[in-house]
Amino acid sequence: MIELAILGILKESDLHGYELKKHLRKVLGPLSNISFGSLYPALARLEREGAVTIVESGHDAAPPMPMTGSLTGEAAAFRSRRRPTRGPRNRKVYGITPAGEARLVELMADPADDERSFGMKLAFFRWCDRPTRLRLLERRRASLLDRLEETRKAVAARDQDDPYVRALMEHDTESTMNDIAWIGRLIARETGDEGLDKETTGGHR
Amino acid sequence: MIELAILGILKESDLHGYELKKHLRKVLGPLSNISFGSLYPALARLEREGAVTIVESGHDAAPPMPMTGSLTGEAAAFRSRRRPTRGPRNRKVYGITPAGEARLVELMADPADDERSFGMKLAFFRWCDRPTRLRLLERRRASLLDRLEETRKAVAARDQDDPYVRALMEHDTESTMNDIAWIGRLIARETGDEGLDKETTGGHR
DNA sequence: GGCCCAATATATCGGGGTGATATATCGAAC
DNA sequence: GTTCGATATATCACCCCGATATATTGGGCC
Repeated sequence: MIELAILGILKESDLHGYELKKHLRKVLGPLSNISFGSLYPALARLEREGAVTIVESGHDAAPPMPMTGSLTGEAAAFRSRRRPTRGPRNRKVYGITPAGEARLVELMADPADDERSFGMKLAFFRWCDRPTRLRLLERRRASLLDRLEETRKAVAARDQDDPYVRALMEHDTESTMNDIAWIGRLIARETGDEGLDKETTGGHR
Repeated sequence: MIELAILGILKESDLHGYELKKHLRKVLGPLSNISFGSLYPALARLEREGAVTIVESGHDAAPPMPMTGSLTGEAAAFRSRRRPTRGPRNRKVYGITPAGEARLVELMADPADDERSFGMKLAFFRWCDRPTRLRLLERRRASLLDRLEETRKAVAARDQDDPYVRALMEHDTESTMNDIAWIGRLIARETGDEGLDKETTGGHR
């Protein structure tokens, strides 16, 4: 779900690919370290679909200066002719379109539940309403409970128990329980705020 | 590192693809749910490389019954002629070769460190010596410490703090610390046993 | 007995992700 | 003035996943 990440970031501000990757790294941190090999094709795909547009293209285009004289256009055209789409500082700044915003909403509702997908969706929770947030949280909790169950069954059914495999499974159980408790807290915060506008819901550590 | 998983499982016993997937699921649990779309190509690759061999092929070969009469061989040959390599119960039982065991050792030493790779290696720790185990554990700990550092910097540097992104990062920090503590315990267990052959190292909970 | 269905079993395909690599410029250090 | 690292985009081979195709065995069911 790299498209979700791109649209979520672009909804905040227009960026070009390189910046986008940096922002992504800052927001999602070690979760989902997107590579250029997937970023650029994804941007091309989204542009083809009309979810994003090139807001600003060409060489050394600065936001606070829309015009710099008649020479600029000519020079840009010349360079464009010389090197069609390649070259440095030939950056393409992308912006999200209304269609892209719709696609973002659609992608947020996607049932995918794995660590990465969930982390991404959570990072962009501010873009969706409380019912959707709760639905995603509940679904994640259900998945984690399934996982817990499965691992526990595997631990119980294990006759030949290798100590390392056992350690792995016990740690997995522990981690999953932590995750479930965390999701529980997020759900509580979400439902607890209902009807309250002031932050009197508790200091929370 | 699907090849590591395959060789690690095959080192225990000869299996065909379908069984292999089931065993893999049992040993690695929710970590690394290998799909057939990667399993069969990987088996073909390993066979080409000479890391595994087909031990037993054909139709309805059962371990406790080596012979069922002269008809069996003829019927099998006939069916073989009719459908070259496809069909049901036309299962191919794979076994690991000496070259495969060497490859397994090599793959265990691989520096890859992510959740999946590390989990797999840990699951097959019984196949390597203590120095290697310690090296892998130390490396994993170093990676987790890096991750912790990075996430903490991101949290500190964050001016515009979205509550969800913050929750994500705080939970990531917490989980990573748990993982580090766990690795620490594994290392302690590994070094604590050093010089002791009897299991007097402590009841361990 | 005959029929359907689930499980067994192998294989391929499209789509997409990753890491490596190529290309090209800018700014700064030396 | 040139080397070097960061900026910037793009492509490539390789691999993984989910879906799908195909085929048989065995068990339930009437």
